[in-house]
Amino acid sequence: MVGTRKFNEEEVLNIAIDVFSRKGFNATTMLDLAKETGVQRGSLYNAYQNKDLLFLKAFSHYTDKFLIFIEGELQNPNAKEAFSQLLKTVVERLCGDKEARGCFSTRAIMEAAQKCPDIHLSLTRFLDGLETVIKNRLQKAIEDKQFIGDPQATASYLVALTRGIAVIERVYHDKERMTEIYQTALEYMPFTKVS
Amino acid sequence: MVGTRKFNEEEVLNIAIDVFSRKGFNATTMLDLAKETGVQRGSLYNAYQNKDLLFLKAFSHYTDKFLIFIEGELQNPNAKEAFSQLLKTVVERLCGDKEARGCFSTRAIMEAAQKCPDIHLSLTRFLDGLETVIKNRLQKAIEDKQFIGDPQATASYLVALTRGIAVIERVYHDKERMTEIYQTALEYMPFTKVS
DNA sequence: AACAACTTTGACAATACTGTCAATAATGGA
DNA sequence: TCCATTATTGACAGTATTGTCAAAGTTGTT
Repeated sequence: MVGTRKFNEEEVLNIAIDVFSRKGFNATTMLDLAKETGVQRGSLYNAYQNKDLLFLKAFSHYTDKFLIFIEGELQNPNAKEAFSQLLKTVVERLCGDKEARGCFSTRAIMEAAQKCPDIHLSLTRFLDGLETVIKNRLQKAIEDKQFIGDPQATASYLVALTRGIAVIERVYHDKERMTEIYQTALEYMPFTKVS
Repeated sequence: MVGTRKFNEEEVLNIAIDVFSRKGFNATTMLDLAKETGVQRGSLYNAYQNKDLLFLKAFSHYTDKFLIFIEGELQNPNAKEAFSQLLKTVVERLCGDKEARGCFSTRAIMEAAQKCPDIHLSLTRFLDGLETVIKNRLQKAIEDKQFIGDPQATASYLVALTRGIAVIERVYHDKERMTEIYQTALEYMPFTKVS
């Protein structure tokens, strides 16, 4: 490379994710992103062409990390504990110290899924990925005789439920409520009792 | 009244609900609403002051009808069938003939909850109302010995789940997937077997 | 019929946002 | 060191959106 980029792309994308999470896709302007990242608007256009593409870059950056994170959280050999752990950290992430930060992907789905086919595809792929990670863990739980439901159906159900929790967060900002919701769901799921 | 309003408010609000559902709160402009309702932008400003207030009017119009609708759907004396019926019609409404119509309240929550305290309050009240209707039906189910879970926790869980289904709709537009999700949830819920 | 009260209408100003571009600056490689 | 290449910067034009307002229109009431 000859004229090399001055700004740190990793950093810019992380900030973009944060801004999109807080303000939502539509309400976030290129000027917002420029201000918060400290990178001139013109530079952002030069690097990413437009908001849609910048969003796509940020989103794939986010999902790559997120899916790995999810898989890590599900490592506990006890299936019920694994999912409990996962949901607990997800809730904690949603109700982090930063007041107004919501769920990046859920906001994006509600606002940007219709925007263009590329964004729609990214969002679909992400949910598919999430579902697969969950399904695989449920499959393993069945092999371990720790679960007796249908992995595919249950995975797609859990994906929906976590999206729902993200919506609830927007309204109540109440960690306890969100915790109660996922605990209720876990209680109802057909995990088998393990000594 | 002397200078009486020319447009039919009921009709305008219904169209507004439809436009907000399709485009989302932010992407809907006063011009959009003017075009689709056939009412001049100036008249809308005169009647509702601004977009936030117009939205509030439309939203309360929507929720009034929706909560009554929900209560009706839950009339079936068999609790599991009642909830099955409810979720079935909710899914059908989401996947109606109109291609791009999503869930009005869920879109609003993700986009407009932060906008102003009044909107936030309306959204909270709506979810509270929904939860109460569901909780009451579950309470009755317990009295009828058709259900053995906690009504409050289960109601708030079901509110979250339905929001989640609305999010899923945005991505997959797949009625079968949504049906499978709520059926899975119903299977897992502790309804007691009734002869 | 005349009036008061309200609505409708179209025009207007102000602002916000997007996307582009030319000039300038920076930098790795020859 | 010089050059080719890319990034940065600030300005610009174009469009979109909001909100306001005065003029005109409408209608129930007296």
